[in-house]
Amino acid sequence: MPELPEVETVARGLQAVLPGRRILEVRLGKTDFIDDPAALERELPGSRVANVRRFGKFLLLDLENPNGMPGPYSLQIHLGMTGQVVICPPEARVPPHTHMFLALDDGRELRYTDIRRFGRIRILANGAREKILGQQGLDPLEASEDEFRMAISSRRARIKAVLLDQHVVRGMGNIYTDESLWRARIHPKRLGAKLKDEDLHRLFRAVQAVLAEAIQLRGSSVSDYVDANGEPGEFQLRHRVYMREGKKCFRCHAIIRRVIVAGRSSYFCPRCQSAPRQTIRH
DNA sequence: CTTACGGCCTGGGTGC
DNA sequence: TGCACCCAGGCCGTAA
Repeated sequence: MPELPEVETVARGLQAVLPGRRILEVRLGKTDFIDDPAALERELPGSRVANVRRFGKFLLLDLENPNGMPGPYSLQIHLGMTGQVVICPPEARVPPHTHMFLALDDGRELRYTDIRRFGRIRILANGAREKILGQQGLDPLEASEDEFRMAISSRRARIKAVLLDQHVVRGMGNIYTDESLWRARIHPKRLGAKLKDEDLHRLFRAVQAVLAEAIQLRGSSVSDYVDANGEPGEFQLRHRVYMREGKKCFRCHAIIRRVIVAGRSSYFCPRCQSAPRQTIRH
């Protein structure tokens, strides 16, 4: 499932080939996950890709079109659970559930494939773009430790929910929250506001280390994730807790458990990550 | 303001 | 072999 490291990997792959390319033609399949399909068909043909970047879990293609929309604008792609963006020759086999084709001026094609259509695509015009992006929380790889501590410690929700909230920290999903909490030895049900300074210090370091290592290994491929070249990542081989219920903790050999926190399966070591004493109110 | 939760969507796995 | 069922989870809308 695409989280920060996976989106970063896709963005780097696209950045290597897309800048300078012009979009010639747009073809769409199902459009129920596209905010304004007509806007894509209107604004994309003739536009040139200036830059590709990641913002949280968003993939942003910054575009220019002297004859179309004035000023810079972006194509925003959120991969959801099963979204894939791949550059390929037009004669390549079209996988099922491929719903957007962008014909490029080098003869290749950008394709968006999304089995579950949890992804989202829209055009962000200049004004709206800064507003939308401004609503996102801090980037865990760019934030200072002080910024991170302040963002977390002002939240009374459980730390798992806090890390998953894109308005607090942008880019973390279920895999990397569990992996980070395990590394920092923090139970997912502890409350953000109740974490001690030393907890927050370990958590900050753990988040940065986990994300950096995952980017180095080009992300985690557990279901459908592939990069812009269609290649899977390898960080799933380094998962310490995610999807390891009933297996032994790599640190202390206790049995990894799974609980539902924030509506999500949460894997943790009951010995390394001790449960909070306080009762969760309902 | 904050936090919690249901529903969206498809394929893979399970149990009978 | 087939089929009903459940689960995965990012995010949005709604409710408290």
